[in-house]
Amino acid sequence: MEKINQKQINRENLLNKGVGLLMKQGYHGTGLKEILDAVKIPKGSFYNYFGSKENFAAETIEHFILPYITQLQNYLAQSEGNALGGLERYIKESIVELERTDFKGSCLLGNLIGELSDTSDTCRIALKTSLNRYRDVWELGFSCAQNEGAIRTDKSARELADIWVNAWQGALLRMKVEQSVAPLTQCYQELLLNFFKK
Amino acid sequence: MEKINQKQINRENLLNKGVGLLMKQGYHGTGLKEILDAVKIPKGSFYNYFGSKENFAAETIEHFILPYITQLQNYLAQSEGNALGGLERYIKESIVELERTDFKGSCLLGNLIGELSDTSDTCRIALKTSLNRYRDVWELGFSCAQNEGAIRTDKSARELADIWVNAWQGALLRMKVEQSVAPLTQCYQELLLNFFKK
DNA sequence: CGCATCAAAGTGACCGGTCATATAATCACA
DNA sequence: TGTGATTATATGACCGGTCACTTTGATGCG
Repeated sequence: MEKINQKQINRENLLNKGVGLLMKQGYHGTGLKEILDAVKIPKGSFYNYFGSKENFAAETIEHFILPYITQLQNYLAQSEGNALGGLERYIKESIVELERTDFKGSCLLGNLIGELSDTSDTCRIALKTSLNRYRDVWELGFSCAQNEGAIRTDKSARELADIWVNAWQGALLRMKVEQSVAPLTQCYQELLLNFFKK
Repeated sequence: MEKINQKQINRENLLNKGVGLLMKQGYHGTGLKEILDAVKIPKGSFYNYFGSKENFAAETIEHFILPYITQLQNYLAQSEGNALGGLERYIKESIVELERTDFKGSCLLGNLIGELSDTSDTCRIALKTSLNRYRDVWELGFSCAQNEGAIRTDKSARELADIWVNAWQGALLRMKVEQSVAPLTQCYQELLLNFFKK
């Protein structure tokens, strides 16, 4: 029982470190040794836990998105009756955080899609399901905002969520290249506060 | 004189092969040997031409974007008096082509930004300038479309171009993950044919 | 003792990059 | 123009290091 818990802790530590390193250095740019050394776990154990680097990356991808989903849900829950306000606060907080961390990392999904989706179907599926799960939360938020009369209803909440999530990913890439939050604030203002408004 | 030409040809061949391989496999996922063998150029020559893999990638990035710029310019030139129509035809043609090639590759810029902009300033700058050059052509197109009364004028052509280029990059990522052109057609219809319209 | 789990110590392959040597181009001078 | 000296370019064998992954003996528990 103790061992099982330790194993879970080791797995969790590896996944957390993997999120950080894969996000900054990419998949092929990050060696297993770097992750292993940082968490002080022997290489043999890694293969007991995950089987392959590719599987590990896929698990890391799904592990990465969870806190973002729960945080967005929290912002929505705390904005009872004003979903749009909750979304806005979530976005603004994200922008502040991205600026604070010097535009490094940002989103593991966006960073890995370009590198892996042509060569690893395992990772592509993980990226797809993670992105869809995240989109679903936005869809819920937009749906509430529609019911509250805050945003347009001639497009489905699903459509709005897809447009938003995709455009935001593009803005994140541009942010990294420009080392500036301008693309993010532009995306926020033009889409959410303008195009999506009733 | 003959030799100088050969050197230029070798460089060009390496860059062309580099575009294809880096786009599909990423930077760290592509070894120099793979590129060198494909073009049958000895490793020593490579370092005479480019100095380092990182410099090569930066040159490849700038080499990649040139044909896209000239093609977009051509579409605009062939649509005298109807810039928006030219842009629409360019987009539709791009979508057809992306579907034809099974969503592989797509855009070297978008694919490499996530992998390299945190770790290679050289490549980040190359990505930034290439993206800006591409954006400039869109800005010109939107500016014409504004003068022709086809799209809204309450936002500058530069703003529209930035929004468009960023959103399109995001849609390309989503396309790769979903293996579908749906994100592209959605981006096209919702932004260009709706939000940007007068 | 039997058995499943684990990790230390490799495994060959491949990485980006270098360097001594071979070849070619240029120059000096008659 | 012919010829030997000098410089510039081209090359591929080779480098230390790292890669993802495997093997195998140790370990712990029922």
